[in-house]
Amino acid sequence: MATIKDVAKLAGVAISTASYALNNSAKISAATRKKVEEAARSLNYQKNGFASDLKRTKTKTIVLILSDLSGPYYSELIKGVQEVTAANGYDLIACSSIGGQQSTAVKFLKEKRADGVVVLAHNITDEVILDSARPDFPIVVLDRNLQHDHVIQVEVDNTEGARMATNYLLDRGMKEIAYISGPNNSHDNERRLSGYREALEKRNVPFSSRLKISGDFTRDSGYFSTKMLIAQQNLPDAVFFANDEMAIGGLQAFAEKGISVPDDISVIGFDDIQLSEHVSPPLTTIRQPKYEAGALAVHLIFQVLAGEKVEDHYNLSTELIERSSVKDHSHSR
Amino acid sequence: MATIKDVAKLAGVAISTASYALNNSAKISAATRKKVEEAARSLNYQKNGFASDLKRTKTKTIVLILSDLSGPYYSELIKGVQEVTAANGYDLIACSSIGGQQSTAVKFLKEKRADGVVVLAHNITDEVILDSARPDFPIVVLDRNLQHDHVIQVEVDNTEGARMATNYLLDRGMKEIAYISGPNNSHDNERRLSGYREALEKRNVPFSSRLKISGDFTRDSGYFSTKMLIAQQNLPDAVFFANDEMAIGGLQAFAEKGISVPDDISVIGFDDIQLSEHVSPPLTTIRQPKYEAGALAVHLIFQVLAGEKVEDHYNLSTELIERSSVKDHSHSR
DNA sequence: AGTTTATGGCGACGATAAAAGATGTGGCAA
DNA sequence: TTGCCACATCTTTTATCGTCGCCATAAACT
Repeated sequence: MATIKDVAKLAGVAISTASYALNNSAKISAATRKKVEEAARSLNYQKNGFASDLKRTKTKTIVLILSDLSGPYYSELIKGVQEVTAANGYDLIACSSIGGQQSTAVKFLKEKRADGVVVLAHNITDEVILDSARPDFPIVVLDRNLQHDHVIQVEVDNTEGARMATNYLLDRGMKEIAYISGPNNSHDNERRLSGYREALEKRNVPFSSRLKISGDFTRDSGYFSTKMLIAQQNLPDAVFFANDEMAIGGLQAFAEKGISVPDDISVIGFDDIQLSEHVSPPLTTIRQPKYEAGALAVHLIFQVLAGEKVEDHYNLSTELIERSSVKDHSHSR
Repeated sequence: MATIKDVAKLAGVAISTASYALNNSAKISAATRKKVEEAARSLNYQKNGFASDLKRTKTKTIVLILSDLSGPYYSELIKGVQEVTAANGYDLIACSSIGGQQSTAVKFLKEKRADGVVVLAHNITDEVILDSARPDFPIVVLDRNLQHDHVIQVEVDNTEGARMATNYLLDRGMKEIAYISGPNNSHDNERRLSGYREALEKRNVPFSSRLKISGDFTRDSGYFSTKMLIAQQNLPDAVFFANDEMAIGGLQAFAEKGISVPDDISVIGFDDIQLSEHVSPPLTTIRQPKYEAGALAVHLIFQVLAGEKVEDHYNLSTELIERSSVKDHSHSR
């Protein structure tokens, strides 16, 4: 592979001149620049990015850490991250945190292989993040609660959303509301569950662990959890699925058993993914401002990189999207 | 940020000693190693990955180029890529090709910021790939036809799969078979379309452009294309959707209009995504060996990196998965 | 002669690794 | 027992990796 040295030699100039020419410095004459560019072209020269990064100490890259590259995730959120990153002329790369301490994600974090990081991966430990956080290395976490000088938290108000969903069902006369949860180690799930429980408590509806079934945020798990719920007999009045994917799986399980939603049972989801409005019946759900969360995360990174002060915690609020998967059983109207 | 120099100074040893100690070289005494490790810990030392990569000239990283990080893609395929990469102790990062020549993907390719690349991004031009290919830099393309000494092609036999699907419908007595296509610039789509046309031609069934509707591989586009098809009246006997996502959107559109699949119309998809067997009715489709394709791609990269010779073209075959979305109208049984 | 404009020299950046240097140990002959 | 060398073990010296950018310098203009 040709290096800048070869280019300089072929062009008959000093290395520094070649470097300037190739980096479009103003102080190189047009003639020299052309000579250098031609030499570069004829040698098929490509700069060594690592050498350049090393020298410049900047990478112009933001890393997005996901728990699993192949997994489903919030595409809206990623879009937010992607667009703001691109708008600032930075590169975005994604890496996975599969593999624990040996994962690519941990390496990127610890070795500071980017100028900023957005974390959306519950399987990255808090410790790794705290270890990596430094004044000049902004890290935004979207999936956890973490206090640290150089870690910024952007969070959707899951508790409030879950409370809203539960109250909505309660308001419509539901007595028994099941909760199909996400994975136990998920911070989002934990917050949603507590919103659900708080809402029940406030209305003096007892929480029954029979009505809490563990899923893992996948459609399949929603499907199977719902089958389990059906198998238990005594269907509740409504089911609050910790996310839409699971709710859609649940809808299918109900359909297969000939249980009508919302006539026989009401269903509410969480997230408002694209599909939710197309599903049958259209799913009532809690919308999360996912695009905004992603965009804000990166926006904050650039603020920090520009030396501006930012808050260390942002809370984005949710919104209830009323569609047709919940029936009103209340007598109040 | 502390460098290895600081660590060496604090530990009272030479820089190289510190380097050896931190890299677990056998020639460092236990006592010295401990001293160095302690110094490193107390300084919160993290090595500079770029410097290290520069010196080693290896990155132990494979890059996966996707057309859009936020877009839907073959998660099975990515799983294959991911697992084989990890099994070889390499890192995997994903980047997007949004942004054309300025995209992160192009930068990774041209600057050789990884040891190998897997391309699954129709919006990367052939030219960029050809430009970047070098003997020591294996590039595997999964989404195009490209002849070059250092580019390896792994392809699923789309034409054969589409032919199989079409024949399957023809064999069951279908006379009119609509084709809902993927985007025009997609190589996969193009191959599938030609398989469909070849099969029709062989049986002397005329191809009618009325029966070809353009989608873009998304569920929504399947949904809307199907609505268009329904609006045209004169429903065909069957619809061949260029992928399952669209077929699922189509199923929904049919369901909403009270058109029964497969009684009123038969549906066949392509891909065999996870959801396909859970949908109602379970979708008959062409299974693509996606996991295998991804795994093979990376496997080949490692073969090349190990200096072994590999073919420059691999063709993986498809399989028809018979479920319940196609009815048999043939009188032959 | 003093300023502008182009270009070259050279030392970083941070880490690695080959090769050379510094210890210390044991073996063996006198 | 002593002395000396050979050799193993550990550590330091030194040279890179490829690029960038400060500073110096020389030529060309005012």
